[in-house]
This record gives sequence, C-alpha cells and structure tokens, in this order.
Amino acid sequence: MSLRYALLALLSVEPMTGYELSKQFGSSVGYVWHAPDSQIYPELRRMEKDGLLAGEEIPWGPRGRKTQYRITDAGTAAFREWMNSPLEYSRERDPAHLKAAYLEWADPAAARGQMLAHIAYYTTCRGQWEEKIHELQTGTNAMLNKRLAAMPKRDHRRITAYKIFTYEGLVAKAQVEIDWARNGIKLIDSFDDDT
Amino acid sequence: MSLRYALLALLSVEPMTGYELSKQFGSSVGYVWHAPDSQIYPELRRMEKDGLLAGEEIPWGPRGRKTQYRITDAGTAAFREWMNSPLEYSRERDPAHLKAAYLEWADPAAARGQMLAHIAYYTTCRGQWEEKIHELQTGTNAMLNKRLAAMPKRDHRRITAYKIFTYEGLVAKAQVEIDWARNGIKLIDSFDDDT
DNA sequence: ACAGACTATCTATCAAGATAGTTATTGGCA
DNA sequence: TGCCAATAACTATCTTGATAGATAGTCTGT
Repeated sequence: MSLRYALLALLSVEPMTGYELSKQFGSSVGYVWHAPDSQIYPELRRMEKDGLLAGEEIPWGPRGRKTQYRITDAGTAAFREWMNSPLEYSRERDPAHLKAAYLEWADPAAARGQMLAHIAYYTTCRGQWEEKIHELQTGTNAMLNKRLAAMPKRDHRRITAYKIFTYEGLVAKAQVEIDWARNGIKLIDSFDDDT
Repeated sequence: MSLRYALLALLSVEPMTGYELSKQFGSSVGYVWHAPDSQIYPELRRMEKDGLLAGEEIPWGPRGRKTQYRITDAGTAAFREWMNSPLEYSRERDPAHLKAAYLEWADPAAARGQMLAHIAYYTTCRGQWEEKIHELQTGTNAMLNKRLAAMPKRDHRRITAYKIFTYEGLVAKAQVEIDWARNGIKLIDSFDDDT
C-alpha cells in the first residue's frame, strides 16, 4: 500500500504524468521507494477510481496524448491521514544477514566476495544519499524548490530539515552495513589464515 | 526464493517437521527471516518434488501422523551453491524513511508518536538480538549446540563466530534506527517549540 | 469423560512485487 | 528523409507475501 502514498507524496508537489512519476522513482523518492512503471500505471488508474487523483488528458504533439494526474482534496486528506497514522512494522526479511549466519558453508573466497559486494553496494547508496543531502543543503534540489515555492516561507526550514534528516538516516544505515561487512572480512581472513 | 534457503539452512542441522520449522521461524531464524506456516508447508512439498528434501511419514500417537523432512545431498549442494553465489540487492523499500521525508504533513504529536514507536520497535529487536548473542557466547543456544555436535571440533569457533557476527550486525542496525529516531524527536520538538 | 491447549497440516484468497514484453508517438539530428 | 533515443502507456505472467481460516488428532489435568 505504500506505493499509493509514495505517489500521493510526489503528486502533492505538482501534477505529473505516469511517465514522469516513474522517472521520479528512479531518482528522488526512488531512494526510499522503488516501483516499475508496470505497477505505477494501474495504481494511478485505481487511485483515480478511488477519487484520490484527477486525471486530465493533455495533448502531446499532433497525435499523441498523455494523462496528467492531479491530487484531489480527498487525496490530500488520505495522504495526511496516512502520515498521521502509525506504521506497521513487518517482520525482518534480510537475505544478507541470513546468509551471514551460515557463512561457514561458503568458500572463504566467495564469502569475502559477498562482503566486498555488500560494501560496494552500500558505498554507492551512501554516495547518492550524501549527494542528495548536499543538494538539499545548497538549495539545488529541483523537487524541494518546487515544493517550497508552494509553501509558506516559515515552513521552509522545517520541510528542508525533515528531508535532510531522512537522508542522514539512510547514510547512517549504509555506514553500519559497510562497517559490518568490513568486520566480516576480518573474521573470514582470521579463520582462513590459520587453516 | 530465500524462504527455500532458510529452510535448507535449518534442515542442514537435523530433520524436522513443517510444524517444527514454522516454530523456528518464530524464534531463531525468525529474526532474519519470517514466514507463516501457510507458506512453509507448500514450499516443503515443492522442495521434496525438486529432490532437495526427503519427507518421511512418521506416526504420532495412535491415529495421527506427521511428515519429517530430511535434507538430501542435492539439497546440501543447492544450499552450498546459494551460499557461494552473490546476493542480488533489491531496491530500497523503506516505509519508515519514506514517511520521514514528508514529516511536515503529520501533526507534531503524531510525528513524535511514530518516532517513539520506531524506538520501541528497534529496542525490542535489539534486546532479542543481544540475548541471542549472549546465548551463543555462553554456549546455551540449543540450535547451535546441535549444529556443533555434527561438525568437527576445529570448526566450532568459526561457526559460532559467524553467528555472533550476524547478530552483532543486527544489533548495530537497530541501534542506528534508535539513534536516528531520537534525532527525529529532537527535530520535531525544535520546530514545535518556536511556533 | 471432557475441556482446553498444543501439535500438525492444509486451503483459499488477496495484495504486492518482479520480469518481460508490446505498441505507438515525438523530436532531434545526421 | 530516415533513423534513433526518449516519451508515453499498457498487458501478461509469475512469484512472493499477508491474512484468515478449516480440520483433525494429541496430551494433560480435573
């Protein structure tokens, strides 16, 4: 159900087409929520049917046309309600840690390789998130600027701070994964040496 | 697909029935992988059909019977192969951080409540994981002792170390979430005060 | 003898997510 | 003018996961 709210979040800034939304899922919100277009288009239609969005067919060139979705009052209310309701925590499901618990089954080389891949993956994530923080701090984030333009000036600092807070949390998470995997390599090495 | 490998991991220690396995998902492995029995029973049957497990009907009381599954050589090989193959990282999907990015939409009280719930949830997790570490360190973990009994003595330290390493990673993750939410509360308070 | 908790298994349905396509138009550039 | 990348949208299938129940036998204690 979070896809629905991720879409409402984006459309709360400005109306967008399904295509534009699916692009967003590859950049901005994409860092906290990802979805392919094959999930987005049907969900948008469902949301329109539920009255959360209003779709408008707009022409695109001589023959082409596209549907731009605008959030309705009901949509805004639904989003606000979701924001005010507690989050349900679903059970842990963490393949990386599941595998780590049985690392003695892997060859030392493969185990090391997986730890390095873990480090590489989270290093990339951390880099992208740090870049986001930089954009937010320097006022060069397009989405944020659009959002701020539609909001009273006194809320600007608060809105920006929450975004930075979010990405800082993600950076910290990535850092923990990196540190953990580094310890993993040390551990693997220590047992590989004294064979 | 990880459910399959979580089951193989458990059955690599000793044969178990579907019921026993589903109990395990509520305790030991349950902390890194959870699944309801309605997923476990069909998966076990599929795995038997695929030759990874061998099921044996064993009587239980006068009329009752249960199926105990034992890992086959093909099952062991499949598990080892999974352990040696790199993990695919799926895209981020993190409702807590998604919500945090739009925290200005929530009432300060609700926002604070969610941060407190986040802290409470991860504090519970951290406690359980720390307890697991304690069990592993003091040799009081039943599953680990069974596994060690079936393994050459020289591997004992390594096997135990990997388990502890896993849970230490989980504890660190939980700690980061707790610290993050604490910062969140500070942030919310700072904006709520100067209204 | 019966209640009640626990063991054991199975089914059905639904939502969510992953994967891999198909179709068609636009707009820039060589 | 023709090619190609980008825009725009849709469809189908499959797997996974979530939720709620149905069924039946066992074991312990009163």
